[in-house]
Amino acid sequence: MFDEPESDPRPPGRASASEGSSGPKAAPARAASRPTATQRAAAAALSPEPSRLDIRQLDDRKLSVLRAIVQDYVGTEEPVGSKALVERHNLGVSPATVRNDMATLEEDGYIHQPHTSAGRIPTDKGYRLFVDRLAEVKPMSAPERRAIRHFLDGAVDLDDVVARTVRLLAQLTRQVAVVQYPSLTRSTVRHVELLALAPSKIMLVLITNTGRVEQRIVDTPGPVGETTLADLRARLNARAGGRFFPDVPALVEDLPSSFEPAERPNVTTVLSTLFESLVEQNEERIMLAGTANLTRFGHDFPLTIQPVLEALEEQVVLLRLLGETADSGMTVRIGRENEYEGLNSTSVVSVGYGSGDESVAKLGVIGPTRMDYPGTMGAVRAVARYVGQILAES
Amino acid sequence: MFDEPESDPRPPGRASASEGSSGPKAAPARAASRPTATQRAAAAALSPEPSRLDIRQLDDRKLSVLRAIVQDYVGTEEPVGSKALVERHNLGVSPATVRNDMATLEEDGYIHQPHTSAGRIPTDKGYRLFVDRLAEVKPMSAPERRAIRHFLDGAVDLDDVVARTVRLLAQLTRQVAVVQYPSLTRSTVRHVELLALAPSKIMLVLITNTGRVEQRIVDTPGPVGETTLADLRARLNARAGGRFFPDVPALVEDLPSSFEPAERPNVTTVLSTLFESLVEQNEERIMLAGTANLTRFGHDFPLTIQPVLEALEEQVVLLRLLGETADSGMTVRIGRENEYEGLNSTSVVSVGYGSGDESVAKLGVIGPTRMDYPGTMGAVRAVARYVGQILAES
DNA sequence: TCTGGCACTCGGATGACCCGAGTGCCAAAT
DNA sequence: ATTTGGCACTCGGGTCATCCGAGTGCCAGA
Repeated sequence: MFDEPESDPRPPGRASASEGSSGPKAAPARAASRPTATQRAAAAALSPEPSRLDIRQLDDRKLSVLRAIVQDYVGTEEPVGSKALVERHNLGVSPATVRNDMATLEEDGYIHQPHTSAGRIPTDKGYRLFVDRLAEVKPMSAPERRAIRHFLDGAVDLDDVVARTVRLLAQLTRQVAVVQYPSLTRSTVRHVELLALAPSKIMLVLITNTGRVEQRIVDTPGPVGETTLADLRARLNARAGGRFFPDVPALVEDLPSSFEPAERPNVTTVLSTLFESLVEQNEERIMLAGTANLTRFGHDFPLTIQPVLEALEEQVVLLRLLGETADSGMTVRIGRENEYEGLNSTSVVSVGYGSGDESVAKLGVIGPTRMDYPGTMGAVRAVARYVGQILAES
Repeated sequence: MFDEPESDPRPPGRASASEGSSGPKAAPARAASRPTATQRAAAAALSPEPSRLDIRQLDDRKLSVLRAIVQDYVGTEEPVGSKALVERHNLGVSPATVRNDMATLEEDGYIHQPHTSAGRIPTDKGYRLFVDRLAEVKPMSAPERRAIRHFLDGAVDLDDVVARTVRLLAQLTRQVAVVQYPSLTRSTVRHVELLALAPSKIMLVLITNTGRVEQRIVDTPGPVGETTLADLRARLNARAGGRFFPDVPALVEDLPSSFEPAERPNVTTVLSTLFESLVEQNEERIMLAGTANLTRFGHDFPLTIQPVLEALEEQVVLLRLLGETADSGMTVRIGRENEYEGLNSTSVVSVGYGSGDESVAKLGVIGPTRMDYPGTMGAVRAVARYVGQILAES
């Protein structure tokens, strides 16, 4: 599958990852209110500014060569040489010229030669440049969009939505997909319920506006009367209902004092359990799919895949991974740009999604650095949008 | 490729290895294969009915040789030859003798030679014999038991229990672990709760005696009054409380008729959602860990691992897998004995666990056929017991 | 029934060899 | 100054021949 011919000799200096304006580094601060169709591959601000000096200005053709190398390599999974390049993409120059360009690109660290007499492979830095300036997010085709919609529309449940989303994303990108449940921290309280399971055992149920349900068991120091429970429930809902979860502690802090002294320890215990549930570590939930796609990773297989599988087993790692996603716009982290060492040979494409303009959680995919960035980004973006819509509808 | 002495597509044999009751060498004649209450649908699987004739009586030494082969192969992962065998295990005979025995074993299909001049490797059938008659479940050491207990004791939650269990099991066996949540079908109702989320949107929460909590959203045909809700809640709990879930439908069937005609459709809807939750497909939940251990599978790596990863992604497959576990006693399915084709090169060791003597769910591990059966079985059994205890305590 | 001896097999490791894709560089052409 | 054709060079990977030894099967003798 090769994409459109892309005869696209863009004038120097123009950023191309999107309709972005000024330069390769887009303005970082962005009014969060308009996350319209203009999401972009946000350049991860990893590249240290100082090194900018040693980057000589690459002319158009060199960039085209890099783009061609990336495209070919992603397609064939094999180092690409000058001759093949000239043939497959009709750059109007001779192989020798391309070789010169390649030499420059290699000097600047965008590509790399596995063996002296082999073709070139993009480096992380090369992919970075490709993503930032040479590629456009590839929009989903109409049938694809229809399929997405169709697939997601059947969901009955938040669990179901998340499950479907993650599977869909894995299938669409043929990579490992990760979807985070809507974070409590960014949701509002729809309802708080307290159930007496036993005299001094209470179940605390939190329901969010995004449809998420969390429950905790609370062992209270003493037995809790039915009236106390009803009372507490009523007051909790009165004060916290409709509010954002992070605001809840402040809003209900003084509740214990309004109860009989005998009941206060119980109330306090319930509340502190409630607060605990809001701590990031406890509140985040993640779903994963597509691990089988790891087998398509490459030839040097076992070595690469092992740390990745390990990473995927660690919720914490995944959470941190998604946590690094920019609040608006798509984030692409390539190879070594990933904090977690085990993922140093993978790239992560992630984006926030939400019912309105606020993002309530993140989702993304993890694949080999050698991935189809435009396609992956397109899929991730599209899925995120649809999930947002679904969430908004319910 | 015309090896495969296995002329024997016998129905995949399930066999449960019961405790140590049978010594290394046991009476060949085992009572009927009727799944009697006493565990032991077992070794019946050994006898492919018609071909029973060609199984000559294996004397003790041949069995010892087979055992030695299995042990060595599991240890070294390399075909084992006659000389090495004699050296490492002090069978008091010469290599030549062992070779003769090996020839017999191979004829009978217990072992197999990858190449003419290579050592022997156990076949599925060989492992089967080993598990059924040559191995004893290896009990956990005292420190191991302490570690298990310690690790599981910290759990606060059913989710937590399951999560810890699955991780523990994966770590202990260094394989992929699967733990099923206590099945609703085998639990009793501790509490049923109904929450009004909106006028005609109700959340149904089921809490079991095993600490499991399930919730469903119910969209009722019309708005439901608070009194109706309270009423329904009270009656549901009165009738169903303490009863086994499967009995619930019959117990509450007539409830709608006791409500105002206007409310009946709502009540019916709630009840049918309740019933739906009890259907196997919906009610079963599974947790997985240790996929990274798949990388230790073998050399012919990618090919073997891919279908396994695919299987692990399919809840349905896993459920069916665990579903095949005998109700009491440990089940070991070796290689081709597994229904699911993708797991044809793996073995599954599974067992039921429960708070009392009844098993409420299953757990197990999935690993290469070449696994340490006694150790794995020991770990699985031990973990299952402790989880049972933990469940009983809470 | 076991054992020692012996011829035989073959997988896998080693090394020589060649091929060709791909490079870097240079001098000529534009 | 840039591009191009030419050319010598590199080196990974495939092929082939060779060798080694672990392991076997078989047989005759204990």
